Amino acid sequence: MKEDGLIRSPLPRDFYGRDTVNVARELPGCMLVHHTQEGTTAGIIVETEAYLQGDPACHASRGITPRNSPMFGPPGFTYVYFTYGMHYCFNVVSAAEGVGEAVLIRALEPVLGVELMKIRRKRENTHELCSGPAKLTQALAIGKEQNRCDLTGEQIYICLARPAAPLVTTTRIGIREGAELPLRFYLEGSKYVSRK
DNA sequence: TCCGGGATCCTT
DNA sequence: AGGATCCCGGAC
Repeated sequence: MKEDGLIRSPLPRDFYGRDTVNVARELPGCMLVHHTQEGTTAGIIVETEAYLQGDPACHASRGITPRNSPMFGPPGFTYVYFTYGMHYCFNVVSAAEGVGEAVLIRALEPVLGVELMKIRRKRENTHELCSGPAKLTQALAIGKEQNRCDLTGEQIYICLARPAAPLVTTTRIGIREGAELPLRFYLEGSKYVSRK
């Protein structure tokens, strides 16, 4: 099966241990996969945002704390945080160890386990399953247990899926300071982004 | 548009 | 110890 072949090879740690903007620009088109007891859910990443050291919107901008410490760890690990009292957001740690940077995954195009996503999201419309950072964590059942996970492992990982495609670059969503920086990227023409 | 919801972190 | 803030989503 074509899709089985695609979900077998996690991106190597070297992919993540590079310039964060490059990582954020190359993740769209890749597939995020999460295996759970309930089943496998996966989707093509269609939207990302880069969070950089020295960037006031970055959780790590004021130094290391218990919450943001995964961002300072080795690249290729997850950083999942809880916000607004009810939502989880999923980030991948990028750049060299000791550099507090990450890429927020903001939207996916559902590919595998779509029926399971519908149950978890309590929504039938495919476009409402993963079109936002907290929607996709709900659809893939990503929570605090998925914080600090190694993305080169077997449970949760990202793999190549589609060839590079045109990207649109915009400012990031929902932030105040650093709002003018062009650090949001999405696949041109995708119907699954959080907003245009 | 508006507000729930709770952890986090800075300020006192 | 208190309160402002938070990379949101869903119901209005």
